[in-house]
Amino acid sequence: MLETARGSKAEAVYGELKEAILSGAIEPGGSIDKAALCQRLGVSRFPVSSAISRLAFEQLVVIEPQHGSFVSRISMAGVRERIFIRRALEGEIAASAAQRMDAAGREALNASIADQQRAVDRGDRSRFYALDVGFHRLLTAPLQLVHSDEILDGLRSHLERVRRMLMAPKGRMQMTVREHEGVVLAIMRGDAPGARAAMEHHLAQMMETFEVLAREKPDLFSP
Amino acid sequence: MLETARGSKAEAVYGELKEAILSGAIEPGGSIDKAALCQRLGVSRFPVSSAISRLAFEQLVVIEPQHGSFVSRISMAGVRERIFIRRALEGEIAASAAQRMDAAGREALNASIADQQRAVDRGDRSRFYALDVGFHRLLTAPLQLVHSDEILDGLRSHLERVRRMLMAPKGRMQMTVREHEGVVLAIMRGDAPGARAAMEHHLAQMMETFEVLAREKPDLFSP
DNA sequence: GTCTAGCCTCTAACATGCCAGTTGTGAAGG
DNA sequence: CCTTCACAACTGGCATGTTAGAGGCTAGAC
Repeated sequence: MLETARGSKAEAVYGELKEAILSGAIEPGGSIDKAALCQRLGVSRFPVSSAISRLAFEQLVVIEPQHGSFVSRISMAGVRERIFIRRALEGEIAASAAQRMDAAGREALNASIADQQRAVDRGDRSRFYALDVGFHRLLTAPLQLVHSDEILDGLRSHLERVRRMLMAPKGRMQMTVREHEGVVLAIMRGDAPGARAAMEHHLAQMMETFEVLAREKPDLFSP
Repeated sequence: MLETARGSKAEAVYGELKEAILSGAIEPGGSIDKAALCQRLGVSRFPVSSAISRLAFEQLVVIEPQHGSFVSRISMAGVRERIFIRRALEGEIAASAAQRMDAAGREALNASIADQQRAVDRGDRSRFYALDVGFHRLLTAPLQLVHSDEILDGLRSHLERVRRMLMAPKGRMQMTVREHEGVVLAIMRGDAPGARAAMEHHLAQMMETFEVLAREKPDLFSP
């Protein structure tokens, strides 16, 4: 049971549930009604339990045996630590990229920045979010860092919840593009320490945004 | 189904299987006989499947649908990347520790170094391995970095397999203590860049050991 | 002798039924 | 009216039966 196989029912349920959690459709602390899910998706409890188990492993869900399964609450300490990890890891990645990025990779980075600017100009939030994730992935791809991507994706799952929930202010998008641009410029001139610093600055700014917004809506977090 | 609950059968099977994989009792590429496991542990297929699913999530196992479950092969590229990630993360942790480690933490670090030296003097390998992992954990604990520990544990799972399989040469233990000592000394004098450099040196040395040993036994790895 | 096609076996995926533990509720007693 | 205890309902953990698909083996044809 339990499978990572594409197309399996367990996989489908997993995707469905994860999106529901990340989008806030099920609020933190909310319980997950297995029976309802089974009926809605027309599957047995097996794939549902399997999916929930994986989400518990990712800590997006907390299972209380013989009681229930609940969407985990957001802890600001957890958010801070995940940003800390991202800063360490993506800082190193940016530095490596500055030393080893090839011509095709550099071109892709420039193209992404241009795309991001267009999305901001059009005010297309969802497009911008996709480009944002894609930008960070453009840094790891040419370096063949597959595991780093997996780890970063796991971290982003949790941060994404905060981002969507708090709905970052509009001006933040434009700032983000500038910060990304700073990283790219440093990579272009082969400036490894500069690229690291730019990436760390970017993530520090993101954390600052989270802190501000968390202060505005303190009730959404666990102590 | 599927649980992370302590004491559950699924958890027991998970631990059993993981140890078997890390110790090399089941060699990379070897198949996992579910039926035999069920019988040996006296449980049904459910907890076994659950455990295998989790191991597949950690990439210690590869599931081929409708065919079988196999222990994943070791890729040297994967090992290099995991060391890369550890270097980025543990370097940052060492630097933070140099700035924020309290008196109790410093004392524990010194005690650990002394213990490590004793283990080396006695030639007690398993004790030394335990202290090695414990040492790295001593750095994260006072900084309240729980998620970092989880990530690092996941990385170590894969590296551990290489380490045990290739059985690091004896002199390496003494070198490791010296490298750990270098990290501690930098932390003691509050030298963040020095602590980072010492940690990066430590992990670079570890990687070098792996590379040398991998050249001696190339057949254990996937391309 | 080799290549191919079809069957046979083995595996994971899934459905379902049962069990045990936790919780909330309501009745009984103070 | 408050406290306490027992019961009932609901949850996840587990066992087991069924299904569908992948692979290997064998037999037959060339």
